[in-house]
Amino acid sequence: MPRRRDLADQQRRLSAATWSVLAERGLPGLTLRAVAERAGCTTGMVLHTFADKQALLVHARELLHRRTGQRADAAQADADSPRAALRAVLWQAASPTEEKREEARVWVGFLAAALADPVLADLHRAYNRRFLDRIGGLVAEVRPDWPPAAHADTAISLVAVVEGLNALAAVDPQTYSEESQRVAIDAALTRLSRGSDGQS
Amino acid sequence: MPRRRDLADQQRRLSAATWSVLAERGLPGLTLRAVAERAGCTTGMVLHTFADKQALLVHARELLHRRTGQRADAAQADADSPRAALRAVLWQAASPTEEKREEARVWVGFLAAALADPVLADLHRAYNRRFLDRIGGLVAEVRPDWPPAAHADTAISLVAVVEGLNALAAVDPQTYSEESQRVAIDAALTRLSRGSDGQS
DNA sequence: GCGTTACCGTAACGTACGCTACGGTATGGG
DNA sequence: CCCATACCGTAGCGTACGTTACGGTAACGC
Repeated sequence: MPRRRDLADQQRRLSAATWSVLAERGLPGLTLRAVAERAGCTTGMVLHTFADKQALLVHARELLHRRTGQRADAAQADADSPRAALRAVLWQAASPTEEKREEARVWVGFLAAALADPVLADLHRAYNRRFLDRIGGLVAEVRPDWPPAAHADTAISLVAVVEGLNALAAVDPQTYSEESQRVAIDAALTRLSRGSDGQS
Repeated sequence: MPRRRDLADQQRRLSAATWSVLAERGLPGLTLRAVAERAGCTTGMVLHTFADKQALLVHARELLHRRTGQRADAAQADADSPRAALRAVLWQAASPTEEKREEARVWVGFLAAALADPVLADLHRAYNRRFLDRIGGLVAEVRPDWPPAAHADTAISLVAVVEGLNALAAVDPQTYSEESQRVAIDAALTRLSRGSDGQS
């Protein structure tokens, strides 16, 4: 048996390359040739690792989700109160640093791709709903006195703020600066601090 | 002098076609051939009306801004109080109906295109900052007691919520339903109702 | 060390893109 | 009524895409 390869490692390398190209050249610049060049191999190897371009995209999308999910797990675990956990998870999901802004550009790219690709759209919905559930669960921990519907509504508000900041900061990091994002997230969280019933 | 044409009308038609294709097939499906087919003409006519594809995109982008701007003007004018005006402007900028959701898909498409095209990026920033200024001005009318920095910060929060809802509803209109968007926007506005100093 | 075989680089295929050049066509002025 | 000309449809250019087929190559069992 000759020449065995580490398939998982190749997939990881190529996903990283996909990511890098997507962040740098945008969706139209994401070609198999560009990915191969970035990964230091040829298109032949790319298509021996993934069946076609869509499979590569799907894998890269999953990688993005895993990465943000793990960061969220870590932020959540490090916090010493539900309120701090919620704040930390939202904060790490926003895009203050350049690295996160790159992730935000990739996210926007996949969002746009999902508009025309049913498979990517399904993935996006699934991952985003999981994020919603995570936030909703944390809201429930912070305000167990609220009804479940209020938890869900608040989660939607918070996720909308965070993803809105991400999308806007991806194109205009100057206006949507780190400080602005912090203020916006904190403002969205103040609603949880008061004696509200969570319904408006 | 033979055969005069209505240039402005052609530009309008082609921008509408661009828009329609972008909403339906996404950014990768936006080709000159597709636009020409949708407009009922040929690529020759398209490139006699616009110098190149980018000029077409820029015109379509301007159209999107004008359209949303006019709707915002109307919403603002119809309201009988600053608070109602702010609410109406935010609400019309969100995407509850199918027509608005199409606009949201187009907006996401242009956002993604802006990531790779400096000209479209400049347009996006300019238009978004104008929207920010509009919202900031309305916030100032609602809470003249707040410092200007609080007006700007609040505007960023509100715009982030609205555009976040737009982006998310473009792919998952079921989760980010009309009702959910209404609740989220109202929740973001409650901050303006209380005796806050606007700083957190 | 050698044959076998999985692996992947090379090259090219077909397609579709943005764009251009040219010739037919319709329409205004005389 | 007809000529002149602005207009635009047709056809095709060059390029780059995704994908494929094949042959060379390197590594493991024996």
